[in-house]
Amino acid sequence: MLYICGMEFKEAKLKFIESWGALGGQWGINKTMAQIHALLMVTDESLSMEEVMAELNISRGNASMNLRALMDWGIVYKTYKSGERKEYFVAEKDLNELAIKISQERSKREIKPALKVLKEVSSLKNPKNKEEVHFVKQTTKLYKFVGKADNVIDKIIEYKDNWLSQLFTKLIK
Amino acid sequence: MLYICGMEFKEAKLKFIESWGALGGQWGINKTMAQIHALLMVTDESLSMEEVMAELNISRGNASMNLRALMDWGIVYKTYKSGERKEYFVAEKDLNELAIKISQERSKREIKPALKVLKEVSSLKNPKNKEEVHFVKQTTKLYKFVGKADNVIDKIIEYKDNWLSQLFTKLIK
DNA sequence: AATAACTTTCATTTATTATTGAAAGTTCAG
DNA sequence: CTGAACTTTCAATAATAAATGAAAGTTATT
Repeated sequence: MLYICGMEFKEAKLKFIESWGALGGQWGINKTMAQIHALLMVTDESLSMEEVMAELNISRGNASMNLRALMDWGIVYKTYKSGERKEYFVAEKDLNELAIKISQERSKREIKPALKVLKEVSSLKNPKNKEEVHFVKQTTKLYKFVGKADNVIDKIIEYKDNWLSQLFTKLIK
Repeated sequence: MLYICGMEFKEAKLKFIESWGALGGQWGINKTMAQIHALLMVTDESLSMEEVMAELNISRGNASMNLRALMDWGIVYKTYKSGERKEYFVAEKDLNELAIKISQERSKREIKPALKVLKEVSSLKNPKNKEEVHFVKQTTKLYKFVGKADNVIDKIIEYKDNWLSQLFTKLIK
């Protein structure tokens, strides 16, 4: 009985990690990175690199690089245990915070550069025929649309970063 | 002078197509698919497969498969010119419509299956220690969070699909 | 029913991206 | 300063995903 329960938990955990990894792949996030994140999300304790390697059957280099990437994204943190040299890792577990961090990073890395290009190409001067007029019109629309969407992200971040509203957020929780 | 202007347009168009393609890659959409879409977005006329192949320097098979994929996503349509056998393609150019279609497809293909997994794994019965309790707690939170986000998409679609609100949308435009 | 004008399929090839692991780098205790 | 404990880097390799193109499939016309 106990044995069966144990298996069920391990199965569930594995299933979650694998699905989350697959989902990551479909969203342009490296599979291992998503899996490490998934593992840390459902693990109460912080994990060492060794433990991550063992749980996911990955190499030291892979673990190191993807943990670094997750920290660059600001969704995984290092912790230390007193008297130990080893580094331990924990995931951001607040989902609102997680969503904001991810949006923020994607905005910075992908949307902002795309906006720059859209601005550039849409500012083509003196369109000289129907084809060029349509190009300018369409890229301008796109620039405005993407800009508006991105602005929403900025506004949310701004709101969150404001101490007063943070207090407010805490109060209404 | 005219020559230089022409170059500038071609450059801008190429730049747009390449950037859009790169962006697609980062969001888990095949580069060519994003490029074809970009090309059709900024082209006023509908294009034949031959024309798409020539503009993007891609093979017939590649063009065929990605045009099909874009049609499956509902963001590119076939049109016919009278007296011609050939198929021509146009992109959905309304950006609200485009955003909705993309959200809808991603929800159907990725979020809904992820929800199914989350529901399954979070329903682990009789968690027997701190570790298992945390797993259930965390996956349940995730299930609710993702579910809520997905629901927003559904609501928007529902709203759009309603003929009355469509009329309303048109009236306020 | 034969042909011409197209489009789709899919086994093979090519390009891209992720992973490994051993060597180099870092940090700290003694 | 040295060495042990640990992490990072990166050239080589493996795994995955995308692209090709020729053959098969489809459809309209005569």
